[in-house]
Amino acid sequence: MDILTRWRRMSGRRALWLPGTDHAGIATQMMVERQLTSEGKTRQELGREAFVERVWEWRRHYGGAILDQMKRLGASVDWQREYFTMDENLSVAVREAFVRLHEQGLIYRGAYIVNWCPRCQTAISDLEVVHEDQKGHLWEIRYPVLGEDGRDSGEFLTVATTRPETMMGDVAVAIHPEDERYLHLHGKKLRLPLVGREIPVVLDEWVSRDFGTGAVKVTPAHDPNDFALGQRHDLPSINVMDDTGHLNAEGGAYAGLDRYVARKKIVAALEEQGLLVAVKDHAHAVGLCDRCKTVVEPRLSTQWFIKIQPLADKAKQAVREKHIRFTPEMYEKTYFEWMDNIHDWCISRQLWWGHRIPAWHCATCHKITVAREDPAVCAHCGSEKITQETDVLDTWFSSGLLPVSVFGWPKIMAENRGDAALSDFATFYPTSLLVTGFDILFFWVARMIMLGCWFAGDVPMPDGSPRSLADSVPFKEVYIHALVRDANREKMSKTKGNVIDPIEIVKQYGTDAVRFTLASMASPGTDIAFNVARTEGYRAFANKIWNAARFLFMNVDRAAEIGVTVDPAVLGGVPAVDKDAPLEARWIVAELQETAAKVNQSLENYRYDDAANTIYQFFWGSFCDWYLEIVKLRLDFSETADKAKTKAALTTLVQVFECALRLLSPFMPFLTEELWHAVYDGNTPAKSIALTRYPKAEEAAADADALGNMALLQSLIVEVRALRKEMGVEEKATTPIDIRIEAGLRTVLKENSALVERLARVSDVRFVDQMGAGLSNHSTSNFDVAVIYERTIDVVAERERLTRDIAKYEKGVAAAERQLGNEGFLAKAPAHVVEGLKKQEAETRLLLDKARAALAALPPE
RNA sequence: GGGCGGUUAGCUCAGUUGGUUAGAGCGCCUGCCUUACAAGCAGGAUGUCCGGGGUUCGAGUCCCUGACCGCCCA
Repeated sequence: MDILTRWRRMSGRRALWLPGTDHAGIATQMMVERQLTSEGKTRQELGREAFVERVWEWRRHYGGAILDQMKRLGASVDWQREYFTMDENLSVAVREAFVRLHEQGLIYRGAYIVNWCPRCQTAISDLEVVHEDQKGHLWEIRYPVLGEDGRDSGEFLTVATTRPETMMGDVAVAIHPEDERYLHLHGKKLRLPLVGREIPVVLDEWVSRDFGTGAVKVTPAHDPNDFALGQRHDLPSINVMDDTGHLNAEGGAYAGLDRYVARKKIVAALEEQGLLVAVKDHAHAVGLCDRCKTVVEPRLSTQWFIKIQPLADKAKQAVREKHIRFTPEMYEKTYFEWMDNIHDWCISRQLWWGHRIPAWHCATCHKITVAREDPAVCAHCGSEKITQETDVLDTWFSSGLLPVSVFGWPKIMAENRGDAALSDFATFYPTSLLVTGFDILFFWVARMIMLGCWFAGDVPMPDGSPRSLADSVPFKEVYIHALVRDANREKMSKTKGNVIDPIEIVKQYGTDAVRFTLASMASPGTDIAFNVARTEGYRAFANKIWNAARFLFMNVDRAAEIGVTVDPAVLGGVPAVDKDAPLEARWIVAELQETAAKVNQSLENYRYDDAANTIYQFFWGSFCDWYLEIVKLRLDFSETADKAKTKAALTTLVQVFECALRLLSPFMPFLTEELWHAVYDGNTPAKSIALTRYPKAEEAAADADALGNMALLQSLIVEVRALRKEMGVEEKATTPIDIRIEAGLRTVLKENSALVERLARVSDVRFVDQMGAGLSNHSTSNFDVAVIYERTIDVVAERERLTRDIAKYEKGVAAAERQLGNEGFLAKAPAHVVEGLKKQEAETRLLLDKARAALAALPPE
């Protein structure tokens, strides 16, 4: 995210980055409650007001932790726009949104089955329930069938259940309408064991005949499916549990017992009465509270809901019509999958920390008043006996509004155009990009899209025209980034103790190395297995750049001594050199151009890994390993030096380095900042490197000649180095080389022989027409080269190498021949592919011939 | 149960609309304290592209199928 922001900002865009944060209702309340528990207090003792004050205190203390981490990582966030979902202005937005949805008939209140966390003592949404496969049991229980006379007929219907403790709330037993086994029982009554209540046998398609016994007990107050079934058959609901997961008065003899204790006792009682037929092992998914991992109790309770379908339809349309694009694209499927199966959103939470629902209950007429301003009387009967709803809103309701609320909604609705708040909205909405993790795709992203499209649509465009859906979306693109895992790909968790504290790693390796690690591993669609070995490597990279800078500054100082300086005015752009400049200058400038082009392209496509690797390759591979070594030749500070040439070389060196620093800056802001200031010796053209222009490639600067000629020299140098190694030439010794090369390429070599001599430790480059017999030589398609050295060749090793090469070339030639002999290939493959292959085949054949000849020429052992 | 990914060098991963003999970093082996850098320099080795079948002149890439791993949803 920060890399993108810095890059866009440097590329001349007006860049605003707002980090997404919220007040984390359940989690925060849980932390503070935990604190209270350790003090031997409860929130109930404290009272709502004091408790909320306590949470604010906690928030002041710990709330900034993540933002502090971001600062430490060098995040270039707009800190002036820091917000908090519980702040006044954002709370106004939350309230406005609630009231509007209520006015539009999209918020309703009612008794439905919700996910209830007995520990948090609040309802939670479907999304806040995590499922875990657990080994449980399937209990088969006999329910006595009653005869016409209302007495036990002696027959039984055996039901299967995973939750015997809820049987106190059973109101029926359901069977499949085509299940021959039980059909004769339809219309009869059963006697609920332990309770004695008479319950009917009902038919319902939903019942699965294969599951358990095919007969299922119906407990509408404690199971969503049963609840739906109960509605279809007009059955009552009997809630048998209280807020804390203990059986209530409906539990009869088991009242007051925890649900699991009750389960044991009930099973024992059934067994005693001979009603327990079997206990089978059964693996099933158990719903846990996402926050505290307590088993969720599906429970009938009165809650506030959003009728989500109209919002979802709009949100789906926005993505379908490509007003919002996902990267990686795959997540679009996930998004639709969820949106297509969406359920109404339970937005009320029985918490104290959060936005209290703006609804007032009237004690007189029992109606509800929903209002923007706190009302004094009931809107329906005028009674003063009204009290505010105690529930608060789901945290995600307020964070889902962020894209509109941070830019001034709903205030902008009431004010005139041209006002500051409106211009914020006008300038930044829709935002260009949301960067986030897939784990909150539904929680947050989907809800921002739904709420954003819904509410922004009512805000006119700056020119007063109505806003289209394309302009209502909260962001145009969603980039789903990788999740950082530990080195073993395990998700980090405090319980596992494998959490990597970014600050610790930063302390050890430096912010820049950590940033670069994350960037280089961030290929879309894959999680990052964070491995410090990698970070270690990038610390070395930072160090490498540091040392290159030292070299550069050292030379700048030495140049100054003889009166050669670099004019700072030539810095700040993308360097260019004359056609008659030395080869390495033309080459490094061309390389830099290519690098800039590729980095920009990669960032455009969210390929941080490609971008990072490209810069790494340039800085280390091209700039340090080749260019710096060659430029040493040109930096002549002696009395006799051609000062103009020295100055030209020094200028290019500094120009390229300065430009490369800007290229690297979004990835390594700290190191580049410091070195950039040093390059200008304090007289920088801007306050920070972050405010300079990002290098952009210019096509005119492409220099194919320089690239080609340099590649030739590089391959020659590499071959000579390898030969020296094979022959055991001492590192420090210089040797002459014999080289056979076509006349056209000789010039390049002649002009740059100094370069070859230095980098390959060659004392003399000798051109020959025929390679000397008995000389160990290396061949490429362009030249043959031999190192002249008196030491005898290692015939065994040489034979081995040549044999290996021959095998490789033979394989290559055979493969090429096979292809070229194929008429279909020649007829159908594009010309450039055929040509390329022919050329390659010829080259390989040449190398093969050379290798065979060399092998034959080897003296016997 | 429904859906979505993945399987490429010892490790972590790239590999574009199918196109020439599959790449990078780290690690590994060998030799070097060469005046920017031993957190370095130079050289070197390394692949059943998960298995099977198909389409094609041509498959790591497309299709079918099997195995294994992971994730999401119920």
